[in-house]
Amino acid sequence: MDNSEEEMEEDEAEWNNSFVDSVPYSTAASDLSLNKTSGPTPAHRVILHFDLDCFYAQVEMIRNPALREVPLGIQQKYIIVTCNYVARDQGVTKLMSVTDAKEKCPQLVLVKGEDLTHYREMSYQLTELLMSYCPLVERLGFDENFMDVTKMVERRLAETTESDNVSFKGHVYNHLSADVKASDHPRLALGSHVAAELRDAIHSKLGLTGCAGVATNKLLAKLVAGSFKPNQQTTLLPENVGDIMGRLSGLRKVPGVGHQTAKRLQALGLVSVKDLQLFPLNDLVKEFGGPSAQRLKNLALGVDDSPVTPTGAPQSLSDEDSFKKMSSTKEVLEKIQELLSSLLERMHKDGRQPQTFRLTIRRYSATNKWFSRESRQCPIPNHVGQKITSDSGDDAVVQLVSLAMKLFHKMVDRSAAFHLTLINVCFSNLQTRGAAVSGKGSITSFFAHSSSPRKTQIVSPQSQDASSQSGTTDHQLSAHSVITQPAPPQTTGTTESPCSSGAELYGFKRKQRPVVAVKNPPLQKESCSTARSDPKISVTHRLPPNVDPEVFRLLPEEIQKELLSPAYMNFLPGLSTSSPAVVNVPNVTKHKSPQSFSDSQNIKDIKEAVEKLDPSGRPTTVNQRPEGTSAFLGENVTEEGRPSFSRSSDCDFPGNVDPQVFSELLPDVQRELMSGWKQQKPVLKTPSSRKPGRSLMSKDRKAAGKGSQANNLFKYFKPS
DNA sequence: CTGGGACCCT
DNA sequence: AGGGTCC
Repeated sequence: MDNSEEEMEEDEAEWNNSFVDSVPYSTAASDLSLNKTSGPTPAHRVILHFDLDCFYAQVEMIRNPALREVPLGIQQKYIIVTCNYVARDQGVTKLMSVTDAKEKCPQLVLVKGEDLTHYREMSYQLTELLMSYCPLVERLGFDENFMDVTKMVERRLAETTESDNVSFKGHVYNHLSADVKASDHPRLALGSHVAAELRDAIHSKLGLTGCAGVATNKLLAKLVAGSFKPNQQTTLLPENVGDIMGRLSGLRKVPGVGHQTAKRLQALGLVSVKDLQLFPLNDLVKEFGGPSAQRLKNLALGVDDSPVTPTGAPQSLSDEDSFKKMSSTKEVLEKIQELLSSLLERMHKDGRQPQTFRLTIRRYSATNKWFSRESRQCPIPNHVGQKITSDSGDDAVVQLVSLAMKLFHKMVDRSAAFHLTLINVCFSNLQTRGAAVSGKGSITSFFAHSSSPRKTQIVSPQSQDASSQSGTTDHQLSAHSVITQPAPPQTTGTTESPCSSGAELYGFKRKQRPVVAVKNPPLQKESCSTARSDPKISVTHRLPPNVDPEVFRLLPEEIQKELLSPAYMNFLPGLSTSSPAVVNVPNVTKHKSPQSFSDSQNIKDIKEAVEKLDPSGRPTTVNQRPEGTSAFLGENVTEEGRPSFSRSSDCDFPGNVDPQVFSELLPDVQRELMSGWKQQKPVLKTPSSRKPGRSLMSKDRKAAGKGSQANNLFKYFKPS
């Protein structure tokens, strides 16, 4: 239905637009004429693509400089996902199996890379760094960034006098860069300067090396970036577009053409890029439909008018693990709990409140249907969502595990054998706090922590709080003024260094509070009583109302005990009274397993609380009366001497900004927030206002209200 | 013995 | 919900 060709009307502009870049290689002169009122996409853009060298390996080498000297492989499960150049010299390649790699290079040193925390943090630091020069930064994975520096270049161009002798920095594709006259391509030449400066900044501030590509669109910038591999940059001139596309060894090399698409093309007899270039569009349309056909053809031609869309904060957070075999419900439950625990921690730091939860599995199938994943998702009950966001998520994990198991059983028959090879948990539909109920959306996530977000920012006087998404910005960075900033905290890696894992600190900082502090008296009527068919756990009838008995039964015994500990039970109306000392778990033992995630945060908190019991088994006062208790009495004071939240105060502030918290902020921070609120358009997050017309890899991310997105982003930038 | 994420389109 | 793409 929506396929109906003619929707004409408003698409007109976009249609025309998509031709701007399509005019094969229009000369600069003719392009200028389009400038008049023309749309968002300048006739000729200057696009940069940054691609870090063996990213994970670099991060590990920064964390442990000794690794620089040895062949290093980053291992996830049985795969070397990437390796340093020492290892590459010895024949190790990306995505090589550990077995093969060890064979090629017996001395290969392996570092596990399944926990992405450090990579993620460094990745966002990089994006932040780039954004401080120009807000138009789009991430592609953890180690690549596109950047539209057109405005910046135009500005420089205006300042450049004819007599200035601009030359290209780095390589120029298919040329000896000394030979090419920069004056023939002044913008690209200046772009190469910007790229060089940014690579330099990346190196000096983050200690990372990488490649850059300079071209007129994303596709070409990305392709050309790889021309000279480690730590170099290359510019592509329009006259060489045909060359670079034509030289690609196969269609698969075209970004945007994946395995499946390549196969379908091959079925049409197309194997080389040129094949596709020459293939009649009409025939292509028959196979792929209009938009896709045009897109593919354009890609083959090196034409790509897709804008650099600022990425902003992620739209979902997920965590997953794969394994050879999982076939019991108990294992599944434990794995889900493990995944959820760490995911919740991340979600909590993010500050936004997820509205949707999704569970994904991959089943083993002999007929190696490769991997098809199946998933089920559901809305997250509001009270659960709030627990994630507001202080300790505590039993949020319990309820989410319960939710997850329900979803699980929608896919996997309770009474049938199964064989899973992967489980993934995902939070999506992330809403800024306060939006949940009011549907309005606000900035409150900014409160989660921080207060010194800007620290790692570089730059000139009036930095750049990304407040100008319009792309019209540029002001910062008069030429080189920028990089002079007295080098900041972080180590550049030549030292044995601290590896500045502000990250870990970051995570734990706020975790001090006793377990159930905020838990609001669960008033839910749910069937807490529902008959107990399983006598296995005698205490079942005393379970918290929000704990699914069936799930509970499957929990590891010590976790069960923990859940029944006084700290928890005290908050269960009508349940707590009886013998307090109950289960008391004297020696829950420190960690029985050397630190699986499985007992992460909340559970850990419980353990800590339990461990505070003195040997006699008698609860200490600390344990006995978690500060949260006072909330029930209306007291409201925490150990920090700071009033605790009392939701309901929506007065002068957007969403659920707590006036108390607000009042404690530094004055300038307050001012900043206030001004941000004032500017708050109704804009925000229309979950789906997709424009049909756009052709290529359109992302169309809403550049959400000014400060909002930027604020959210801060969390992903190194706490430093 | 093919990782862990995140995105988009249908 | 599933499939595809990128890294």
